Amino acid sequence: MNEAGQRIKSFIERVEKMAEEKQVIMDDIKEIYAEATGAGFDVKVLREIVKRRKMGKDALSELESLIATYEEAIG
Amino acid sequence: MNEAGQRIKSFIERVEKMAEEKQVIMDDIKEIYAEATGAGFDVKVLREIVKRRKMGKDALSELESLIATYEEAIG
Amino acid sequence: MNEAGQRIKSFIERVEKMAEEKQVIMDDIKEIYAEATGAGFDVKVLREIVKRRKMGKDALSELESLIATYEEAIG
Amino acid sequence: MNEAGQRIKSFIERVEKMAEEKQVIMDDIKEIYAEATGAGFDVKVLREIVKRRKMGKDALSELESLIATYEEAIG
DNA sequence: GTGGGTTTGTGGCACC
DNA sequence: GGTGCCACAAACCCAC
Repeated sequence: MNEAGQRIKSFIERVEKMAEEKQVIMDDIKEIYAEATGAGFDVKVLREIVKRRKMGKDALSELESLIATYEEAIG
Repeated sequence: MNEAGQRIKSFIERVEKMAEEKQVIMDDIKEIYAEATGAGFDVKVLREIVKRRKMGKDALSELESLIATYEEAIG
Repeated sequence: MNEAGQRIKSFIERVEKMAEEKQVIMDDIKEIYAEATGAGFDVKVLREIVKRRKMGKDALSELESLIATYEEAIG
Repeated sequence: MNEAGQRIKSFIERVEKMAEEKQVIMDDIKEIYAEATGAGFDVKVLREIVKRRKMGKDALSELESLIATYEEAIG
């Protein structure tokens, strides 16, 4: 295999390794939510909270404000 | 904070932690592709190769699954 | 082709026809949002409004209420 | 209601109308599969067949796309 | 601004 | 009847 081929191989294998790790984490997250379900919590609500926390308070209120504006415009 | 609240908090923080790790990995992958681009390779093609290799690996379990499906259909 | 085969063929072709129509509609929706973007509106907000209207007022307030409950529990 | 409000309303109602039609089609598809089940066929297998046939059709454009990708990579 | 690809969320489905 | 799983569809994001 020539040099270029080796480099390509290297890039691909590094990506594949990362992708595997990512998959493991995704599975972990699913597992946590499964636990939460088992403990009687509502996953949909939990997801929404995580989403909102990630968005940040300012961005959230801004979005809500826009929604309110549009809804008012509609009447 | 009551007990339920603590459990909710725990679930959410665990998810958030996992999500962060995932994001790091996703960034790493992007970085690898950026390197590849810098080295003169075509990212689109590399992604396609990764995809095909994954499909190859997945094909096995897919095959198993399909066999099961058909056997079920017959039986 | 035997009778069973004909029936299977019929089922499949009916499904495929429906699937095509569905795809057309999905494309139409995308187009409408593209128009809205062109008219200077925020698609994300529009989508959120559509979603909320679909959910219905009661379900929406119930969800919000649950989210509030969880968030309060977290503190 | 001002003009902007009217336009927003129009966009949203058009989307909602499309969404309803889409839902009808999705229900129709479900119904067809329900019929097939009643006729003694295995829905899972039927879905798989539809999927494969679609893949077959898509494969053409996919192939074109891949050729383009590689040509681009070479060129 | 548009399109493609990826990721996330929802719903059906089979199994228990 | 409920629960976990899987596949489809929606949303998001980046690159062009």
